[in-house]
Amino acid sequence: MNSKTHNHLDIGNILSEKGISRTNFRTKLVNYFYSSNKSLSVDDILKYFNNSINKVTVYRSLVSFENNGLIHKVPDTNNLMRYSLCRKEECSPISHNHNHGHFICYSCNQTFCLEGVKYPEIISMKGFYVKEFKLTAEGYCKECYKN
Amino acid sequence: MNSKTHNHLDIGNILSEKGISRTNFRTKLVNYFYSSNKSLSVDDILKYFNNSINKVTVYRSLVSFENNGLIHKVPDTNNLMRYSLCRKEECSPISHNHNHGHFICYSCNQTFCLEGVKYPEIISMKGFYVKEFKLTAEGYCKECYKN
DNA sequence: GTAAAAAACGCAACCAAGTTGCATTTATTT
DNA sequence: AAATAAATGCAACTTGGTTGCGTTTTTTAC
Repeated sequence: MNSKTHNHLDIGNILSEKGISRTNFRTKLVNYFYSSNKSLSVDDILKYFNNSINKVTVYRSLVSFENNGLIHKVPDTNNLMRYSLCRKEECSPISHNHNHGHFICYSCNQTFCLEGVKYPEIISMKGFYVKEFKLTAEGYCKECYKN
Repeated sequence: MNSKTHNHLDIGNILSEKGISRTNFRTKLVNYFYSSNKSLSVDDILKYFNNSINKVTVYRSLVSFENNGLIHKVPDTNNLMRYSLCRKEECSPISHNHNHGHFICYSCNQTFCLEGVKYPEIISMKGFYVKEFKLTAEGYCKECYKN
């Protein structure tokens, strides 16, 4: 099994491994992230759970997931926050490494990480001391552009 | 006089030239944009006018300025909107051309256009059909980093 | 210059996204 | 199993922004 696929048993352990409380809801939520394999908004999550879960709980779970290196924020077109699974190589409970750009497809709404585009190579040479960085491109991905 | 500097009389005419109603407030607002020479948030504007102007008026003025090619939106990393003057060569009432990045300084709050960083050279080769492009970096500019 | 038409303004009320405090329930630790 | 720690739900709140509508100001047309 590689670093990006997890079977059912495996996912159950992720929370414990990352030091996140293994509650009913959080287990289902991490499963949702792994099964959908795209970036999720709070709204996506509330709908998925048929509003049976309180939004406060959702927000706090996302914060916890983020702080423990499980997910990271991904901007979307409407200044709304979305969250994506971290890739194992990039993130840990101690540090995130998401200073790359994102591409959001208007049609399928998926978010793609532009791994090759990192800020240091873009801006550092210009004499700015960069603390935060956000690059978002929007349009149509290969698949959707075809159709 | 070049395309980037405007004297007092000149600024007064900008609104009429662009087809924007020349009200008391809008005249002062466009002057504020030219005199401060940085990106402004709605909050900046309200404070500048000591909350003597209604926020609804501010929002509607900004929409009007944007629609008439006078200013354009500059996102910051907190999903808050800022607005910057357009450069004469780039924008018209009909079309905006702001597909370059921006750098916002935490200290002096100025916005720098990263002219050399345009989206085609960054992303086009990756097979995405890009319609919108936003790059924002925040940190400290050369001047402020020194101090 | 004045009247009619159009646009801007201010107010109040609203909306959506996200946050906070606190009491209760559920996990985790020992 | 008890003590401790963390997660949950509720209500209330905050921030950024929008809408409808009646009044005022600006622009247009004569």
